[in-house]
Amino acid sequence: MEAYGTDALGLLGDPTRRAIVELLARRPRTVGELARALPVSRPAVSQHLRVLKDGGLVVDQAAGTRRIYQLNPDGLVAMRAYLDRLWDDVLTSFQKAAEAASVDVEEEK
Amino acid sequence: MEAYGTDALGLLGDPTRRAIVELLARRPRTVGELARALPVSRPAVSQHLRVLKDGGLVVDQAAGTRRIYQLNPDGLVAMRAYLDRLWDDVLTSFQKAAEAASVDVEEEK
DNA sequence: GTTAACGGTAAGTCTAAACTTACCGTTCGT
DNA sequence: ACGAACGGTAAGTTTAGACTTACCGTTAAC
Repeated sequence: MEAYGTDALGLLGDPTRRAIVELLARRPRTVGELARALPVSRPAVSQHLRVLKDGGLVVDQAAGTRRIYQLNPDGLVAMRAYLDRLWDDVLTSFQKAAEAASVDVEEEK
Repeated sequence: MEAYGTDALGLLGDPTRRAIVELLARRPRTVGELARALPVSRPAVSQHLRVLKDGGLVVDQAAGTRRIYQLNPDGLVAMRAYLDRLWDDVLTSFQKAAEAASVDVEEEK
């Protein structure tokens, strides 16, 4: 099992995928709509959507001959959780550094 | 000028870079320390560090013949801001969808 | 039942970038 | 002053993956 938020973060590495996510954040769209809004072909969009879906960042539903994609809030939550974790580590790291520095000052006296 | 948080997010697309960031989150380290903790060569680490530095995610300082790298909190803040923005869009998107749905219900009567 | 719109998938190409080895400059210790 | 440790950079290789075209199945409209 791979940590969820970490590779979801990796999904946003590609600019086109970021653009898709940003478009879907504003409102759900069909594959064709996305393709028309982007400088790449429709199959390219389909492939990105599959990756995003596998990563848990989007969900889709059939609507006649079309397929409506929208962001999966859980995916965003997972990414934020990952960043929060990093943030926590950084804070405690800084705190330890500060404590060590003050110890040094004490010893200097 | 390119949006700050967005391409910082792109930097975490690479697994090795994510590992470096996670190691630096816990405590500052030298290049050699990072390389020893990772399955890639030291030059590879150097190259990743340059990318991370250009992206504003890490800062470094000379210490004798070594070079100490640590996370730049501003970088994390920027990434979180980006995610918060997406989150905001998703929320308003859902809200609009809910409103539209309730309007539909009204019209059904 | 036929046609058109929509979208997923397969196959192949091509480029970006992650990695290696080799080399060089700098700083410290002795 | 000399050697060793540390780390940045250049050059070259190789792989991942983003993209295209071509094709096929499905649904809906008429």
